[in-house]
Amino acid sequence: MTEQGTLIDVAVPLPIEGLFTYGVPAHLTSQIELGRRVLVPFGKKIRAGFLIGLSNGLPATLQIKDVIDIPDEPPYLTEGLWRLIRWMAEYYLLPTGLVLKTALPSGSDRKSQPWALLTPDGRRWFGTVDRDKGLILPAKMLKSGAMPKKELLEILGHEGLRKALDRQWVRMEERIARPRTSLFKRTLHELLDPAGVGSHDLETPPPLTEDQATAFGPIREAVAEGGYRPFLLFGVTGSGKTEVYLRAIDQTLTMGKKALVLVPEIALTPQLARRFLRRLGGGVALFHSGLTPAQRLDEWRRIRLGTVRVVIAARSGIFVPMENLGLIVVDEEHDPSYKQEDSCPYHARDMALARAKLEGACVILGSATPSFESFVNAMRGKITRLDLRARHHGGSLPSVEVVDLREEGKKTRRGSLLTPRLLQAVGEALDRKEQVVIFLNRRGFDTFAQCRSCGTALKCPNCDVSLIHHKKARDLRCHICGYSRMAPPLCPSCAGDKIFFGGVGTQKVEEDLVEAFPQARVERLDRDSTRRREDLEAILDRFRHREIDILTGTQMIVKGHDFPGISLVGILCGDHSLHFPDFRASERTFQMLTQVAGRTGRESDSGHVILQTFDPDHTAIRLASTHAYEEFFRTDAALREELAYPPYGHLILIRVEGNDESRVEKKAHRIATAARMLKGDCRETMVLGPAPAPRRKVIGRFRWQILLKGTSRGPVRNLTKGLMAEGHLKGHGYKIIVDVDPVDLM
DNA sequence: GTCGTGAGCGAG
DNA sequence: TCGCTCACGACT
Repeated sequence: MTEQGTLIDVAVPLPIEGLFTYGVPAHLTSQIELGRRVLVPFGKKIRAGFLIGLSNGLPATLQIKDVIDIPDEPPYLTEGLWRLIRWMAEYYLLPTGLVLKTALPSGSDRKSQPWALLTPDGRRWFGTVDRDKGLILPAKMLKSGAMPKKELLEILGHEGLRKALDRQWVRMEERIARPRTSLFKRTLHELLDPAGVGSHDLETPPPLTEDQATAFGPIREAVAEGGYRPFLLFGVTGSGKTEVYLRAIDQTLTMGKKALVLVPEIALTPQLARRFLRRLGGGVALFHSGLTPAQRLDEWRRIRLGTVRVVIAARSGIFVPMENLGLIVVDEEHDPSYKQEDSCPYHARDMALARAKLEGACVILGSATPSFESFVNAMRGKITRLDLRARHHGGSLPSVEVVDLREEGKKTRRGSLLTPRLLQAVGEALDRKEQVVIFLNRRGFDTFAQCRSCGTALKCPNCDVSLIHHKKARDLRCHICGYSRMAPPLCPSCAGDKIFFGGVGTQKVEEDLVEAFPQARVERLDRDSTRRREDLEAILDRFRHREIDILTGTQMIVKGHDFPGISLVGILCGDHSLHFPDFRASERTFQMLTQVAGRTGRESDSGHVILQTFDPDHTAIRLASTHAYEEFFRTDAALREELAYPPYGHLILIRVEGNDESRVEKKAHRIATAARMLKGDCRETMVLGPAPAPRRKVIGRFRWQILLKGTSRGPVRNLTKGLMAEGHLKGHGYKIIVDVDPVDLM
């Protein structure tokens, strides 16, 4: 117990709210520094906490314990990062400790384990004839005098261990492994570039196009001036957004500041990394899921020590401990992989805006198909919009030919999605020795009901999302509000009797392609064919070197890969993703189609896209085929505004998960009831549900959810806070996730 | 997250 | 009446 020593505030990386105050013994006071890891007694255990400031003390009634150690290692957190963590906890209604745990690299959390120590009594009895029958301590115990409780328990069993403790031959003690500063110095940077790119052989920046120069102007000024300035870089596919980022980074470095670049997970390939390294040279760190925990920790420390000037990272890179940040780039800002969906949900794009504001930095959000959230922010003047309208190689946007599957489908072999028109175009491209991409958006696990004759998909009257067919119950249900109806025998729109439920997989497509073009080299790229990161790289490399003629697959094909040889892109069923029970289905589809189409015609010739669809008149399809983002936005955003969906309304999703569905369901009902009580007759908020999540069962866990919707942010947040305050959002036998601004309602 | 406590209930 | 399981809340 410290009498008058220094007191510090410590955050503990556990899903709990609040800070803890500890005393610092005199011999450790010189180690006091923001962000340092401290080993503290916490409950029965000793564990790692993080020093986040000096404490003003506590009410005298509380007993303050002393810090056990402050290991000699670089601090983890910066002040800016700690402020971001607190902002995130407040905004996303999450416990600070949980956010801290999420932010830190794995392995920074530590916890003591119980050890059994040999007592003098135990030593005395060792080896002598056991008078009390049958209790023999292992020899290892005598040698080292201690062993983990777990090991001893395995040898003695519960009974034996109890006897040993009763006779005081052993006693228990909590022991924590002393942190070892990682000496792992081989970073991915060096792996990619073993020789090291010296500043002498850096690539010279190409001259900017007129568009690029116009867009870069305001960014350069803002970076030079310093302070928070957000930009939306709205550039068509192939317009050279990366060059603008690179110039902005150069400018940031010139100002003596640092830059953070966020890219979607899938795009973090060596290809992109190499381009940055060639231009920026040393001081670049890559931070992504491909690193081992040791490498991650090492990179974290390298960044923390300030030797890194630029970090390129996926989603979780928003938490890198950089100081003196001048710029944050969020490439492909619309990409859903920026949204974390687990027990600590957050959106890295929104976090980037928050962090830039907190640290006084510029932000560039880049996309060819901005998220509605960002586009609305730009329209409201919260973000400065900059446009890149021309493709940087002078080519024009690809021509898109819409093929009506209702007509063309009749001429197609049953069970196949390769229409005669598509087969013909593929054949022609192959004859010209050009490469082809065939894209199938089959994230399909659910089946929607759609009329084969008129393309109508059955929708929920309350939520305007597609109804999902339930095979067992033989009915159609809304996975948002719980509405259900029987599957109609005839299409309600055209009275046709060809309502179908289901989809086609990439594997089947690959087989069909091989059969149709036996001389072509066909490869499939999806999650199943690329279990390992290297598989993906290998396939993409072979495609780049033209060792593959036709590449078929899912969204994996779409993102961040540049292949100059593609002259034809076939989209097998453009409207597939339209029928997800999600208000963003239309936006997603438009983005997807635009991004897929953008894979072709990146050099001088413009490329061709064949877009097959059951619903050629749908705005997402029609307007994607003419590259009319703004018109699409106006049409679709109007619908959102009417239904108070984001970005015009605010959502908080409460999801209950657990192994026992009846318990989960009951809890979800109790929460919804409590929410309706709490809401009273407040007309600004709505409580939707409870309903089973569209993916009702994931890895054996059942999921039910309640959606809170409001026309403004405050009331929805207050309702959720009210539920928390009354203790409705915790419990045993299930897990409750509160997701502020949910992206995936599935 | 993890541990200790106290209520509630079944076997003896 | 003992002892087990389960729910709950504290952890500085």
